Amino acid sequence: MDLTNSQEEYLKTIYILKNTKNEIRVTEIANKLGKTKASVNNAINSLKQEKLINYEPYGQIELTKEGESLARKIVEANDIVKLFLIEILGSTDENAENEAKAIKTVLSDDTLNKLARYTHKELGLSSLDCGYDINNQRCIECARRNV
Amino acid sequence: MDLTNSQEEYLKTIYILKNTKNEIRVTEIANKLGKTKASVNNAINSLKQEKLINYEPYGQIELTKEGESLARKIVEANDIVKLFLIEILGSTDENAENEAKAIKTVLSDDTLNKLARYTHKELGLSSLDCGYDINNQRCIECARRNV
DNA sequence: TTGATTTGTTAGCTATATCTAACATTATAT
DNA sequence: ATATAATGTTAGATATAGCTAACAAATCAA
Repeated sequence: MDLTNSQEEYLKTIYILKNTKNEIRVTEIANKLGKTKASVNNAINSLKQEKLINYEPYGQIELTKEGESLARKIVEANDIVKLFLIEILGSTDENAENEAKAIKTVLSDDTLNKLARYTHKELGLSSLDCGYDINNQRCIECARRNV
Repeated sequence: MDLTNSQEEYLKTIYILKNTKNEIRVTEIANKLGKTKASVNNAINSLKQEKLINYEPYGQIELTKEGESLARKIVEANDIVKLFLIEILGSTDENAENEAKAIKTVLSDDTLNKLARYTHKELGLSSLDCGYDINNQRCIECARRNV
């Protein structure tokens, strides 16, 4: 049961907002993604059906354990691609942000790991391999640089 | 009037088949893409509406000038990404083929050019810049390597 | 040359993902 | 405490992209 790009986008946004605010609103998600509240409502109901979030009408949006771990993975995939686009190719932040979002959804775990390790190596963040693994934990260096 | 991913995929396939066979059949496209003939029929009608191909029921599929140039651009974008995945990241051919297809549709021209130049430089195909431009012509080195 | 096979088309269905408009609920301010 | 504003939901529409099943046209073989 793979998520659609759209579902990934919503899940990622929920995860990111959760890390800044204690309360997430449908309207906020809608504004952030440039969608209508109705669309967000559809989306969160589909995520609920996948058991990635808990939600009752007019209630709080909460990530389930599974939802949280999947969201983190999505965010990190995003970060890997962004790191490459900015630091290796020299893209602008804004451009990288937009493209990373789209790119990361189509990459396999294997390619993401390869890309992470390549980028880290090129940037001298480790001699050969930073040990990054998309299914495991975020690389310390990436976290420090916040990319 | 940007093409959808689906339309790009069909256009690319038509372009590639055109370069191997003189006659393209709906069934052939369907087999190649793993879609039904009905779906292909829909798709070619939408490409016709965009004036990217000429087609009359039961007739020959022909790329228009615009369709041909757009298709070439799509194929080349594919090649750039594939070159990077195979030669820089060390992906397998099969994996690269699948991922490149998906990735290239989401990259901007600017990023594609940056990626092409970076990859070429890394591979020593030119000292700094091979002059590749997605809107212009295929790089000679890429053509030679057939990637 | 006509019957069978292949190829192509059409109609109608499904699912996703969006929207608008109308309505319902909750929160806020006075 | 209640009117207003903000927020959330629902219903119904649209568009894309796929499917199956039935049909039509073209090709091929005997």
